Amino acid sequence: MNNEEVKTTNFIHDIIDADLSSGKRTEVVTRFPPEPNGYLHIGHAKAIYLDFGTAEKYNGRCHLRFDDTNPEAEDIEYVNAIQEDIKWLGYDWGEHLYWASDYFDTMYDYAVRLIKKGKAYVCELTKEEFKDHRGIPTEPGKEPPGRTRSMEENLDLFERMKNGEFEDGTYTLRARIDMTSPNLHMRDPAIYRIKKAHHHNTGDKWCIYPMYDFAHCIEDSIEGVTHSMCTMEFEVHRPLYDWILEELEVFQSHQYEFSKLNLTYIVLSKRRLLQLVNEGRVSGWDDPRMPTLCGMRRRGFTPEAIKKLCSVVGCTKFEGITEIELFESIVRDDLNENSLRAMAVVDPIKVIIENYPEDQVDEFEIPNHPQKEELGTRQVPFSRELWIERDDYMDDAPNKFKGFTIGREVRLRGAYLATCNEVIKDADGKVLELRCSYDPETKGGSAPDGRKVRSTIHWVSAKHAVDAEVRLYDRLYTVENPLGDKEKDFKDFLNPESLEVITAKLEPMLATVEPGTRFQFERVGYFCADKDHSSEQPIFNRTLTLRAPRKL
RNA sequence: UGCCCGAUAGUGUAAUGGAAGCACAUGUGACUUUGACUCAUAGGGUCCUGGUUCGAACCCAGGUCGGGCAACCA
Repeated sequence: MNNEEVKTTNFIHDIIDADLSSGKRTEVVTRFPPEPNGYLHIGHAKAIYLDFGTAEKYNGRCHLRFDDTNPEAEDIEYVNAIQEDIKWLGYDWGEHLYWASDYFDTMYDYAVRLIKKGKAYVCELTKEEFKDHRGIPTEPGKEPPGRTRSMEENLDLFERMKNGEFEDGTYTLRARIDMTSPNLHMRDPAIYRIKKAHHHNTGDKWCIYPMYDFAHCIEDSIEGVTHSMCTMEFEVHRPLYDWILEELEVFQSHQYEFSKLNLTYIVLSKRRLLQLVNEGRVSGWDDPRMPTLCGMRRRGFTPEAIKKLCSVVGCTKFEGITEIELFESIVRDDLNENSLRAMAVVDPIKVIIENYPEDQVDEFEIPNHPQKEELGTRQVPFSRELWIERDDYMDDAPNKFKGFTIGREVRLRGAYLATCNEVIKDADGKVLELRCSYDPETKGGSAPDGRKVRSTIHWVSAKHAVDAEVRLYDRLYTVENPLGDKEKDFKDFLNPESLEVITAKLEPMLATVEPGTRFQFERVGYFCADKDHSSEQPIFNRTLTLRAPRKL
C-alpha cells in the first residue's frame, strides 16, 4: 500500500495530458474547496484524493480553500477538523491555504464590472416572484422588470445594497444572461444577495455575500486553478462558470465533473449524517460507525486503505454504487500486512489445566507477525487457568471443527498441546469450564514425536488477563441502499446490532499501548485502541472481523 | 411532453478502429502453530436496432433504461 495511486489515470488526466502537450496549460493547479459547515466524510476523501493526487502526479500544486460565502451556514469550528482530516490522509497544501472571503473585495469589483458591461442588474423581485419569472424547464421565463434598469441606477442600488441600506431579501444582483435558456441556471441567476450576518473572517464588513456560482469560478481564476474538479451535479452550472470568467475577461479556469462515491451500506449526505448525530442514533460525528473521516479514524481504518479505495474505484462520470466488500478487502489487506498480532478472548470460558502446577508461570515468546520476523516477538504469560473462546469448544465436534471436544488434543497458540478431558456445564447445559491436561514435552506448541494437531486456538492466562471494554462494530444499516426505498426513511434501516459492547480478556501487553494503535486479535479480527483507551480503562474498537471463515 | 450526462461479468473499472483484461465478490482444491494470510483453479460481460468499415465496446443515427437540473445553499 504505497504511492501507486499516483500512477493511475482517468478521463480527467487524459484531458490534462492533452492540455499539457498542446501547450494550453504549462502547469497543473487544483484545489479542494470545502465549505466549513460539517465534517469531512469518505465521499470528500475521493475529491481530496483526486485534487491532491492529481497535483502530485503532475508536480503541480493543490490549494486548500475554504468556501465561506454563506456565513449563516458556516462555522469556524469545522475549519480545524477539516484540516486535521486532510493531513491525516497524508496531504499537505503548504502555504496554499485560502478563503473565499479573502476575495470579497475583488468579487465586489468584478460585480461592478459586470454591471458596467450591462451584464448584471439589481433585481427587486422576491424569491417567490422570481421563481414565477424563471419559468419551468419546458417553458421560457419572463424578463424581470429590473432587467431594463439603467447602468447608473444599478450601480447606485448595488452600492446601497453593500452599504446596508436594504433588508435581507429585498434586492439581489443578477447576471443578465437569458431568461429563455433551456438551462435554468442561465436564466439570470442571482450572484449577490443581502445577508446581514456576521462572518467569521470578515466580521461585519459585508452585508452582501456572493453566491456560489459567481464566487467559485472567480476564486479558481484568482488562484490560477487550471483544472477545477467537482461532482456531477455541478455539470449544469458549467456554462455559467464559463460565462462569468469570459465576461470578466480573467484567467480561464476550467471545471471538470466526476461522479461522487457511493458505497453499499453507507449513507453520505451531510443532512442525514447530522440527523444521526442530533437524534443520538450515534455517539457523535466521530462515532466509529460514521463514514466521517474522524469516525473512520477512530474505528481503526487507515488513510492508506481509504486512498487505495479511491484509487481502485477510479474516476468516471458513471454514477454507480461500489460494494463495501471492496473497501473491506482493501482494509484487511492493509491491516493484515501492517498490524501486530495479539491474543484476546471476546467470549470467554475458563480452561483449567489440571496437571499444570498451581503457582507456575511460563513466559512464551510469541511472534508479532507470522510472515514478518522483523516485527519481533513479545512475552506472553501462561498459567494453570486460561480463558478461551466459548466457540472453541463443541460437544461431539466433527473432524473439521477447530477447537476442543472431549478427548481431542488442541494446540494452545505458541504454548502447549492440551487435551480436553471433561466439560462442566450448568443446569441449562451452558458450558462453564473445561478440564484439560497438557503435555509438558510440547513447549512452544510442537510435539517432539512429530504428531500433528489440526487445531490451534488462542488463549489468555486468567491470572494475567486484563479486562477491557471492547466495542464490536458492524454495518450501520441492514440493507445495501438505505435511501433506495422511497416509502421509507433511511433510519428505518438502521442496524440494531451495529454496536455490541462486551468485556473481553486481553493479554496484558494490550493495556499499555497508545490510543489509536491497531492490532489483529488472532482468529478474531482487527482492533484499534480507542482514543479514550488507557491502561486503567482499556478500550478497543473492532475495525473489522477477519474474512468470514468457511462454514463447517 | 425542456436541457445536460451516462450505460463493459453480481459490483467497480481498463481496453481510445485491430485477440474484451484487472480487482472485489462467488464456487472448488492445496497449504497453514490464526478456519487469517498465501497458492492453484472455475464460472460469468460490451443496453437495443440499424449504419460506416476488411475490422466497432470505441465512430454515426434512432431507441431503451438510469442519474442530474426549476435556493437569495454549496
